Amino acid sequence: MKRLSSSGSLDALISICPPKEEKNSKKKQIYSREFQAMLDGLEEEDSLEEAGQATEKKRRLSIGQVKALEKNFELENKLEPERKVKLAEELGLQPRQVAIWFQNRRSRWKTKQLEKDYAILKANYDALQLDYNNLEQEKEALTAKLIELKDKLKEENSESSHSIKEDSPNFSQQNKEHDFRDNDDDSNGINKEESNANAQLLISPASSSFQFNGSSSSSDSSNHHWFQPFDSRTILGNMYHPQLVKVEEQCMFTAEESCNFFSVDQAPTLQWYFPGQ
DNA sequence: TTGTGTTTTATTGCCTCC
DNA sequence: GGAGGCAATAAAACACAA
Repeated sequence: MKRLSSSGSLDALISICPPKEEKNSKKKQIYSREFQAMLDGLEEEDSLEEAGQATEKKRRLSIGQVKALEKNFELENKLEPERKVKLAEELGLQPRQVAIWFQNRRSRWKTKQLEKDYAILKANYDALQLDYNNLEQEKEALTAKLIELKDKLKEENSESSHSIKEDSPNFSQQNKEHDFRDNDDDSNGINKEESNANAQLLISPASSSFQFNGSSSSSDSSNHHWFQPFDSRTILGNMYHPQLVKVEEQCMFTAEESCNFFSVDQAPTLQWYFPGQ
């Protein structure tokens, strides 16, 4: 026993003796089991006589006592001296037992709390990991698409510069007009193509990450305007894919035009197409 | 019944606060 | 320096499979 407090000195003294005797009796187990049991029995009788009371074997608290202690612990997990004495009297325990119970209870509570905190941290970590993986996939897909489109633009530029040399100086304008007539009776044909081209550029096979972290794309819109149409890219991909092939074939944007197209202050959100969103 | 793992009660030593 | 808290640990009590 480390200290004898003024309030608990007696019960502390009482609780000192039995454990030490138990320890000694364990160390003395050099005889046969039966003989040892007999010796232990004699020792117990001796200590009974010495103490003049029932042996203080380690006993579990009753359900009622534990319930009352739990209730008090919920109210306040630390124990003022007056409360300790009062509680001990109410439950028929030594104040020291109450103090020990609170100490052990605090320890258990702390362990549980650590486990909870760990579970929360792990869940957050896993979510972040998933998010990161999705973004990585997204990035790879976009990079591949970008390379593909750059190559296509190069090809088309070289082809058009070839034909400009061969044909009349008005070829480009005439050709564009011809395309518009062929493509569509709709007077908004070019707008549609722009939308489609826009959608095609931004379509990605990995589509889940923005739902997961949707704010990232919109909050960064001042820096990355071209990200915004992603919100609906999956559906766009399904709906417009056949036409997009056509757009790719007929796309006559130069590199500069493409850059201008993507650097508008506010990119189209395509909400006109998804009224519910 | 017994071996083994878990929970609960209690002790010990160290530390901080007043 | 005493009182009380905490971490580490011991040991008894308990649960449970084999």
